[in-house]
Amino acid sequence: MVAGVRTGERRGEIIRAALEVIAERGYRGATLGAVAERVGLTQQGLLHYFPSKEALLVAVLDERDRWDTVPDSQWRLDLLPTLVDYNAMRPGIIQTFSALLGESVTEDHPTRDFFTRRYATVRDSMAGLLRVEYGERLPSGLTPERAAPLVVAVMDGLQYQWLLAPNDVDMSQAFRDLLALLGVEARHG
Amino acid sequence: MVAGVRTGERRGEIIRAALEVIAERGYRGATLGAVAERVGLTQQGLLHYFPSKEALLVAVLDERDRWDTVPDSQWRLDLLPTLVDYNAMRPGIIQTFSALLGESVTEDHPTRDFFTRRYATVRDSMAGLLRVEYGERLPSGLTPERAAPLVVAVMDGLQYQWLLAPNDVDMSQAFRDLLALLGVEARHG
DNA sequence: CGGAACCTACCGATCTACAGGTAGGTAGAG
DNA sequence: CTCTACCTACCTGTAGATCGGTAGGTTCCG
Repeated sequence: MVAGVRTGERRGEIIRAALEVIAERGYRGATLGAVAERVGLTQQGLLHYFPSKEALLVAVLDERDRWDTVPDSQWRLDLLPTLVDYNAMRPGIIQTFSALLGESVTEDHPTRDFFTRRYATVRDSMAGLLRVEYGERLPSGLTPERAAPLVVAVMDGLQYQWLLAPNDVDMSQAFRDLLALLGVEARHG
Repeated sequence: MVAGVRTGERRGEIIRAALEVIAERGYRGATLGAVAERVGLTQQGLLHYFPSKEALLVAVLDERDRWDTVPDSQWRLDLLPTLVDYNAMRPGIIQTFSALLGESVTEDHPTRDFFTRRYATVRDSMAGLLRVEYGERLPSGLTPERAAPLVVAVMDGLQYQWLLAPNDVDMSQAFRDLLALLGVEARHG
């Protein structure tokens, strides 16, 4: 099955195109035709690779999961601002997931479970990260469990403000401000 | 024009219904038929009151604007946690605007301008509020301008986490934690 | 080597559904 | 008689999905 390689590449292209289209239109607003066009296929051709729109979405989410599932052991607190800066250079990615997050709170949305699980684990690893570094109390006095949702909330909330007004909002600075408030100083390298 | 009164009431009902439907499906996912059904009309009956779907959306946003545009002079910092608590009791409203916010970052979305303006003014009044109370430096050392986006971000970010997992996230506590970090103590009544 | 059997990668035509919007009407209040 | 408040009927567009191809391999057998 030599064709398998090519198939994989093609699927990859399609997933990347889908990411773009979802960034521009959200999931509900994205059409298979638009995704197909971007990779030079017809809608039906695309459905050869993914049997349904939802299957394509799942593939997109899986890809993301693989991408940013870094083993906890490799994470370090002082890398967080770097992550924010890194994201700021890829508005497409942020926009895709901000759009999907917004949609995910609506009924029966296929991404709802994904985000619910995702946030649960993200809060957990964040709390774990903080605990490893500081123990039961951060310098600010908060427990890791109570700081974690704040850190996550700030990242998400800033993204929306930044997407709407990139020139008015300095994500990077604001995020480092929060870390400073928590007493979690980023020793920048 | 006595009928004007009834018309106004009807419009109000429709707007409330639209708010619900948007909460459940987002704007793109919401259909005029679903809104109409909720108030016992046909889709065309609804179009008698609002000439288009977008006109209805605008009405929803206007309503919201009127609702929570409180003169700055009446705002007080220690009311913020109350606002958060109050919102927590009305998941529908939060969900409507979280869904719309998510969609608003997509291309050509009719709510984009609304949210862009809204965040600009919200950040401004927040900064103003903090300045009135604390001057150029909050107890934590941050300037009002740098604290404002953080406060706003936390409110929004928490809402998403809370909508996805109401039992795992204590919006109210987390928000007060942030205020405490800023050195903005809420003197609760 | 020749060829039947089968697979991959598509495309065209078409079905179904539903959504937004229009046109034109009717019923009741004043 | 007119205005408001609707409704029925309908048009148009679009989106996801299915069906049935076709063109180009690959496999395996005799």
